[in-house]
Amino acid sequence: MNITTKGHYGVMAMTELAMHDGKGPVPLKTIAENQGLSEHYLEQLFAPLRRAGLVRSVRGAQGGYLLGRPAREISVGDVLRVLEGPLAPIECALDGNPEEWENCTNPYNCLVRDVWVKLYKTIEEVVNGVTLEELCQKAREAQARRNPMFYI
Amino acid sequence: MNITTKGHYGVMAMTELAMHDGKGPVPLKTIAENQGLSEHYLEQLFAPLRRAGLVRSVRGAQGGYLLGRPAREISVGDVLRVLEGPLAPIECALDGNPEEWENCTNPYNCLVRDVWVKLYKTIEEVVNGVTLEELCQKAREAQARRNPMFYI
DNA sequence: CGTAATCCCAAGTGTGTGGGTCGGAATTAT
DNA sequence: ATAATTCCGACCCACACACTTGGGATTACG
Repeated sequence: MNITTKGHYGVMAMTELAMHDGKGPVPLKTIAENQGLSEHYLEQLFAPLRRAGLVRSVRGAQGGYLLGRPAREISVGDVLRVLEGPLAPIECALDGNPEEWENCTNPYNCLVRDVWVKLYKTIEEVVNGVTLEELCQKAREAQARRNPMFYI
Repeated sequence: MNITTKGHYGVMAMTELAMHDGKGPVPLKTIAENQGLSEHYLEQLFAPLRRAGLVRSVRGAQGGYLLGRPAREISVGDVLRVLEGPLAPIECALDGNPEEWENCTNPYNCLVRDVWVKLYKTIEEVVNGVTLEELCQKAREAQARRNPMFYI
């Protein structure tokens, strides 16, 4: 049940973007330096994020990335689904095209499947329930407390 | 966020064991045939399950495996933790020894970590909340309904 | 207009894991 | 003695992860 660095870094980077919302584009170099990540690797993550409309890009010098829509309208789940794919524990727990699984001849499978479906729904609830705006809010609170961790 | 075939097959096999609870040991061959799985692969899964005390083995002819404790006291989470390892989405969301992560200098990481911790707890709640007994119960209901899927 | 900063794109790479297979040794009921 | 089992360790191959490398296209700024 793990998420990979793609989803992890993706959410972190998106949070930093959200922190700069309304202040012009943020280059990946800045994010990479601030968070100790590889700039080139971040590029790979931002390609699908852009295609999904979660970010907008501005090319050329002084360019960078902007949120594609308000921070309150982007959830952690949105980012994860783009970078990690569907969050179902196993494929046959997905909603769509269950035809593929209709000829499933293993009764135990279909019995246990209900557990995965329940798990899937719960995971979705959690990650859809946290927005970038909320993460920003917490970040600012930490800053306000002059938390030394926050050198942002 | 996927579980692998280990956890999946493991829970299915354990459910079949639970269905035969009190009726003597069930050989892996039977489970493998009933569910269309590889007997050798199942062996690999039952080694750790036995070490964890979730099953007991009876060697030799007419041998097989038995539940290590009552079906009501074995949850899906128990099986998953043995076969999949900890169910935390990322390592630093685990409970124990957070010292390793104390020198985490990335503020965004620690912010986002809260989401993973929440996710971790929710996942645990779901999988710990389903016991083999409940799965058996549902299996028997399906049988009672003469569900053709159930040739068990 | 040149240059530097940036995004964009396509490959390559090394390590690990997933999902098994294979062959055989030890144990035991019949 | 034989057959049915568990037990054990090795092997294997394809694919995913977590990047790196090398460049091309675009644009602000001097």
